[in-house]
Amino acid sequence: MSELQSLLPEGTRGRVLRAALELFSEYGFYGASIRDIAANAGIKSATLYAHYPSKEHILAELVRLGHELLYDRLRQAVVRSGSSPADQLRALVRSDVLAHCEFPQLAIVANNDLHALSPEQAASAIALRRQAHQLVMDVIDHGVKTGDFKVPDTFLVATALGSMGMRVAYWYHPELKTAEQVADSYADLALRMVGHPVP
Amino acid sequence: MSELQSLLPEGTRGRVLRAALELFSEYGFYGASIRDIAANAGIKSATLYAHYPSKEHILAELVRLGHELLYDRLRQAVVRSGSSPADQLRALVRSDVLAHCEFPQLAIVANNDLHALSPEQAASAIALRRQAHQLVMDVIDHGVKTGDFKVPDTFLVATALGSMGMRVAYWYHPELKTAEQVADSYADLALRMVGHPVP
DNA sequence: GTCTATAGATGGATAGAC
DNA sequence: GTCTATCCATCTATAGAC
Repeated sequence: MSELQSLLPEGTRGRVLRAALELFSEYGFYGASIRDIAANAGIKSATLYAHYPSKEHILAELVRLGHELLYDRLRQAVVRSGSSPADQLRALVRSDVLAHCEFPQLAIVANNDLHALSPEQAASAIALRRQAHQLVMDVIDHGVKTGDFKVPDTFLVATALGSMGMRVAYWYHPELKTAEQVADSYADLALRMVGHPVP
Repeated sequence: MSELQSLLPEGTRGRVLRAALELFSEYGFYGASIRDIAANAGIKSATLYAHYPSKEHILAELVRLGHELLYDRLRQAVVRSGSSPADQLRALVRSDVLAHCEFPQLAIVANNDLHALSPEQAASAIALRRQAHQLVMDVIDHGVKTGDFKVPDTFLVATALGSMGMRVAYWYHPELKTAEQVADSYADLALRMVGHPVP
């Protein structure tokens, strides 16, 4: 699978992002200082301003990366999956889980520290989040129409599935369960939640 | 239901806790300053130290309150519920959801800012969290033994249910869905997840 | 681009009067 | 218990040399 490395810019800019990602995910945006980030990236704090105009701009790029990554994965999952609602939902949940297993820090920062961004910078991330939620609801609604699913409240099921996936970033550890195990099990749970028979 | 007011100490101490709860839940522990908290409580920052020896001690009390509240609710739910596994699981999930609807700020602080506590002060909260998780797993395992439930992985189901409940604190709004609606719907989802027929 | 040095603001916490 | 005043550390960000 793709590594975090491939998502980040090369050179110092990428090292700064990685350093900030690590510290933000552990201590939060306000709990990590410019000096901490610079030290973690192997530079002095003043040098950091040759690459980013402010601490908030670093966070903004991480939040953007995280939301774009997740939404891209979900879209691809639906496109590449079969045409049956069950296949589509399974692909969605699996991709959601796997993304959170692969990039837990990115998910944590994108979710926890979104509130530290200005409304303008947070807007696009919030929009992506809403689109992802809508994508899940569309797949569920389609399954209801075809008779594959039986769901009293699509919004609540989609919200529940989003909650399950998001939290994976906080507890996932490959020695506890493999990412594939979690992805498959959560996909089974999703099918049960929409009233679809699961083997 | 019980109000937040009844959980907090009286007088200035309680006002400080409420002020800190509001600010921590919105900006996080490091994003809210002693001066912010004091102003929100209607006192000067120096006065705050007549009631708490440090900012961390305020957080510690909030985190303790949040975890004790939730675990108490879950224990009571099982005790007061019927003897069938389905009734017990339904009661657990309903209590979990309702607690997060009633005290969303407390839940957010208890979960998000736990990492800002010293290991000693975080230990009891982590222990309570584990007990709550174990309680859910015990109920599920019991249902599996009686044949009421069919669950391939108890840990993952309990984790998924915990994730669903925890996230309620972030999105719940009474004008979107009532707490009772969310509680009942999530309880139905839980029964589906454990392979139990739901009306 | 990277550094040293520092400005200017804000942070948690304390001293001492009332 | 609450206040005013303040200490001192740390914060984000900038200036200017190389």
